[in-house]
Amino acid sequence: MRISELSKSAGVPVDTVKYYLRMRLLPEGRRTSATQAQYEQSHLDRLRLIRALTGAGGLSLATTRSILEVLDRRDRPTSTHQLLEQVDQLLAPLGEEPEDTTRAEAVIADMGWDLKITEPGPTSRLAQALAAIDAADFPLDHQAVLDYAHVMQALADEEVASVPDDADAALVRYIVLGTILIEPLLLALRRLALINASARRYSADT
Amino acid sequence: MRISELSKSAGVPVDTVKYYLRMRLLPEGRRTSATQAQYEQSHLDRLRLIRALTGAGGLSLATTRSILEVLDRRDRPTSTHQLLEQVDQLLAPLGEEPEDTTRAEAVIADMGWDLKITEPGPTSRLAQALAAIDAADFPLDHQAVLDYAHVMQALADEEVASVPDDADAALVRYIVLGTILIEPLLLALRRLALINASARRYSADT
DNA sequence: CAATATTAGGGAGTGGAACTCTCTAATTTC
DNA sequence: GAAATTAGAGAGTTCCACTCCCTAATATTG
Repeated sequence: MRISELSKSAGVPVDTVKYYLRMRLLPEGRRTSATQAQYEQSHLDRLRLIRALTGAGGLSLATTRSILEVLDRRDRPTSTHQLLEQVDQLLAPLGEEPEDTTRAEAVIADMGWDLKITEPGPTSRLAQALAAIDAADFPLDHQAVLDYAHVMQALADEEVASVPDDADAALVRYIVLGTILIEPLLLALRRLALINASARRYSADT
Repeated sequence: MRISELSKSAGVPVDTVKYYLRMRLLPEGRRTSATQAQYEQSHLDRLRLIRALTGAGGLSLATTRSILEVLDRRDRPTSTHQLLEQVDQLLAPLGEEPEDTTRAEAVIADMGWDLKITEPGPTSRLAQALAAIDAADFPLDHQAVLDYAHVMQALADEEVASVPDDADAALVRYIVLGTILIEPLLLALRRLALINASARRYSADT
């Protein structure tokens, strides 16, 4: 297909598509002449993926490109675990000051998590979340954090268990996108569940 | 305290504090002369809260201001439920096109959620998350979404149950901040839990 | 009291992100 | 043969969150 069709199918302006091409988010089309190129279904899929990651996923174009590169890599990572850590590092918001991670580490220790981690990203994200809760003077004790952690652990266990066994490109895709795109889903569901729960309590009150 | 102390205590540049004052995110200090004002502990608390919401919370300054206004309102909302919906609306990413919400509504119906909702925000957020998963061609069937929803429901039930009963300003604060600041915590924990779960599976594999 | 530092207030400038516009030369399509 | 489309690339735009800079007034320090 030509660029205008690609644009129309994905609902993305032609200029934006060209911009993505320039930014190397989209691979070039197959040139048919000096001013013409052909785009395939794969381009459309990629374009939709870019919009999903930058839209609901909330990623920047730069981060999106890194993620796409991971998806495109021909050499498979040695383990799911390694891949996850890598993705997490890419998604880490390159923190300013190396904040205090003692509380985050305490949570990890109390959960008995053996992360075999080399990168600071995941732990520092937790530290930042805890620091924000603290700075806002929101009352949340250690036990409450552990309660949340247990819920997430149960969820993660199921998610990892549900990952298919055949370690091919589809697996990498599954893990990377599952990490990123499930997040907005979880948050949206939590918001609705909160509203529902409070509606019930409200009705009970009246 | 003077502005420089406020700035130092919160770790925020003086110019930024002034900017927040101009943007009406921070209330003015008590003027002592034409070029001097006194700031209280309440200003420091507010400043820390702003940084928590814009930092880990990921809110824009505009959204942050709206949230602060909700916290400052003197008239209490008639219900927790109403407050949550209001907050959710503020946090909604003013969607472009009114996307297809049939799937989102199906999820809500299957969960038996009776939301008594007037604003589209919460539902449309879910619709967007589902649309992104779809656009990325990520395999996630209806049942899987419901599984996630059940987990979030259990979580939300506990959260709502843990909300103190006395409906005063502290309650509003608790609910609003709990909605926003727990989100990054949950995501951070999920990432760690995923890494841990996959590390265990990896060890088991080898 | 004199020198130095700080501040309120506000205009203007900055830097990054993600486009969006415009132009040219070369095709395609009608 | 006229009108439309395109690749490629520079430049301009919009928004955001600061950051810089300036003045006149005040506070602090030696």
